[in-house]
Amino acid sequence: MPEGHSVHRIARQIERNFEHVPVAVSSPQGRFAAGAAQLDGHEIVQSKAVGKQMFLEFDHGLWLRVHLGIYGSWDFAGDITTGRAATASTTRMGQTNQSGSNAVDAEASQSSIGAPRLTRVRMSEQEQVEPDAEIFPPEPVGAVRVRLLTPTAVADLRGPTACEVLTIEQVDAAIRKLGPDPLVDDLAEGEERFTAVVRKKRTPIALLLMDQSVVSGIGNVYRAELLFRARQDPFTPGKDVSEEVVRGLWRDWVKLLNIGVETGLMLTRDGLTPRDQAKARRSRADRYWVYHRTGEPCRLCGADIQMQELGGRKLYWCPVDQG
DNA sequence: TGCCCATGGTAAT
DNA sequence: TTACCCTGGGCAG
Repeated sequence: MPEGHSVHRIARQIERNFEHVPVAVSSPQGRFAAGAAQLDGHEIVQSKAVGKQMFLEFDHGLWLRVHLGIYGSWDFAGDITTGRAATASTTRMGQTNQSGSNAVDAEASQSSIGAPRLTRVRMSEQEQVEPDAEIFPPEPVGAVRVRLLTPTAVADLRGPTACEVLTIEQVDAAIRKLGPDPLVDDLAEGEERFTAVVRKKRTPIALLLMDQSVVSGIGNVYRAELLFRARQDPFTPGKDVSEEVVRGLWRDWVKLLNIGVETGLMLTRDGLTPRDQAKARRSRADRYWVYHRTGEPCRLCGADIQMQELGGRKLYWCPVDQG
């Protein structure tokens, strides 16, 4: 459910608060007990995101691979730094939060001296920061697959699709299967790889954008929005999409991913007035061009936004602007 | 309050 | 192809 931007934010959060200190690794839920025992007591030396997957390297050469899937999330609590100011609260980075507020904004508003000593951050698609009076460390809530605990910070992982211990060879193999990620790979090389693969395939461009071996990190929201922004018919086979449009899709993904990592939100409409920009941040209904807007009028031409299931996922598009 | 759906991907069948 | 992961928001009642 989190698309690429949130996984990069989570990796950075772990980098800030969990690297280079011994980490107690446990599995309160029990399902990851054996894996946790392999990592327990070691230091995290590297935290890296590639597409929608996160890889944590421990000091004895083993790695933890996590994929959040459709409803996985990380909860952070304790003395959490969210990249702008050091506070102590609970931060949850994970599920949707309708207010549209994000970790950085919330933090900025409460980071004065004397702020509550516990912060809670939930990281998934969007983020929520709240002051929290709980005793540290807080009791695990729900089915916590993995808990990372240092003397001052805790991270709880719930509901992941994938969570496993890997060797470096296995990590390399996993990353080799993934298409280019603008925040990992050289941008020019990434553009060439993406363009070459797309222009060889008969598969509809809408499916290629969701294929993590073609390009990393794009999910259902970004897919629909990127295609609208390019005014591209989603059903056109990759090989029939003009090279200019294919390169444009990559460059637009680079742009949207950077905005997403910066803001914690999937902001896909630019050129808005400051007032409309604020509205788009606040409510999902105003945020997107076509995603989740079946039957509503296109924001440009007024035509009904269409929806069709493709490859098991819902695809949204404007039949006129993308026709 | 209870039901449905969701920003995926894995693994069993 | 289907079940699973088993959460949280939206919405009907």
